[in-house]
Amino acid sequence: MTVRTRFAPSPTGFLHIGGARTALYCWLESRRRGGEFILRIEDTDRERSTDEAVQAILDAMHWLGLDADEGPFYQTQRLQRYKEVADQLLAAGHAYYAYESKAEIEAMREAAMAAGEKPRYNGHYRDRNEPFREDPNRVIRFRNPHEGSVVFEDKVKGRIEWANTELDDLVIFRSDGWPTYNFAVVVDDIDMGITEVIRGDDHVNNTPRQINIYKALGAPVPEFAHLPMILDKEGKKLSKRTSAVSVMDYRADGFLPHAILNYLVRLGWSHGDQEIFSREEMIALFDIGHCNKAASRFDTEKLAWLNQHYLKTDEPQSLAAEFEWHLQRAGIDFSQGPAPVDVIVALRDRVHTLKEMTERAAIWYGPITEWDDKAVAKHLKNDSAPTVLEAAKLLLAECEWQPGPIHQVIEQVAAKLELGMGKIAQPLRVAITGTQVSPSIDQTLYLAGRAEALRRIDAAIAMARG
RNA sequence: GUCCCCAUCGUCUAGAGGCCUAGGACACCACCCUUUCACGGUGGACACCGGGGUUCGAAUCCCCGUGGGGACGCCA
Repeated sequence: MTVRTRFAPSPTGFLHIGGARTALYCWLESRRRGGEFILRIEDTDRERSTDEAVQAILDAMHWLGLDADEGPFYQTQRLQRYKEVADQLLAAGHAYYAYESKAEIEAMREAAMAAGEKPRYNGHYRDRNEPFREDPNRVIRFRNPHEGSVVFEDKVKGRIEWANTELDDLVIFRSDGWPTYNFAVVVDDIDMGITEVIRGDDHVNNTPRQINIYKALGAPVPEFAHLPMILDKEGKKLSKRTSAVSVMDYRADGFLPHAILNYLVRLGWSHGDQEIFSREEMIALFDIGHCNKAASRFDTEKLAWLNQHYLKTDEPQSLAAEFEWHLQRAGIDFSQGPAPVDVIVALRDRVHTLKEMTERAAIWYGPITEWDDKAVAKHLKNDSAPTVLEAAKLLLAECEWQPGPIHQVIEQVAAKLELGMGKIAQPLRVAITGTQVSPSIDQTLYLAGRAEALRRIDAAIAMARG
């Protein structure tokens, strides 16, 4: 049988990092086993679902490169089917109409709590055979078995057993005429032939209820794998308050999609000591059965390290499009000035993110906006600086404008003036960048372009003398 | 409150009873390299939650405790 997995987000917000990991694991598991990956939008909550959220999720999935073989399917387009299956359950006596108001349910819950019990539906209409009637409170409830227990072998958690006495008769159709999650998800997973349900472990206690519905429907029960949560740095639930949670926020912060994927694949899963995984390696090696059971914390520092790793090792050309996205976003016009690829080469092992790279790149795409006082005082306002700059200017006006020849010029100046490289490079660095930090001086000059470099050196000579 | 799950360096993790004086990676510290900042290299510090068993032998198996998380919705 072909393996079929699905990612089924509800469009009530952006794709967050935990969802991205779930999607990745579903995608990987299907890819490795030559199966199919399905995308389904669970939008039965008409109050909170939005089209913008749907689009945001689709965009993020695309940016990450997690392509679906089928879908996106929308639950809102399947209402007829849910009704059909609910009727089937009703007819078979596996479901019944109930007419309590929300207030009554609430009171029931409080009473149970007060008695030290689990807040549950008391089954008032369960055996009443109440017929269908128009009523604003009418819902359909699933008749959950009272005896025995539900046992399932979770692929990450192991064997889980749940006594049926712990379960109550859950609502499967709301009074607003829409199915509830626990029902729609089962109908969909059956109809779509899902063989592996991979999701967050906040769903474990829904699983026994869902298995009972599968059984009532006479459908084969799929395999389940519940992934532990991702916590924030403090070990708390990830929230917008404390950290970036949206995948697209990570894009804005300058992270690469495959760095995020690599980070996520190692968060809860491992393959010996290996840290770096190409897309192909992930697909070949990933195994949902070898995931960690415990929750893990999101560590931005390690993500940053991976991001830099890919910045350093990827083909610069392959990074250009994403870098240009950042330049554009920062309002930097790169139609003039150095080729973005050259900037990438100069900066890639000095930064952790493309955002940082963008900030540092600004100096080659526009005038120096800020002079570092200390840098000026130390490297421009000294005895040798004017001489050094004059000498360099002369040779730079003539040499071939490439990093190699520029480097030779610097060495010539150092030899002629009998000064150390530091005495030559630093004044030039301040002249070109206004700071004492930049890539190697030949790169820094090269990227500025000859005309602009000479202009900035002139300005620096004036400052040095003034 | 009730039910379910989890527990190795600060963090991600290796570990399937002897291979463990517990390995790797991030972060941290020191040194080397060096025209700045980085990159890189070398080295260092750092962990089996506690208590009982089982066993010749336990980080690994069992029980209890503690701690953490999840759920208990006409949300998903």
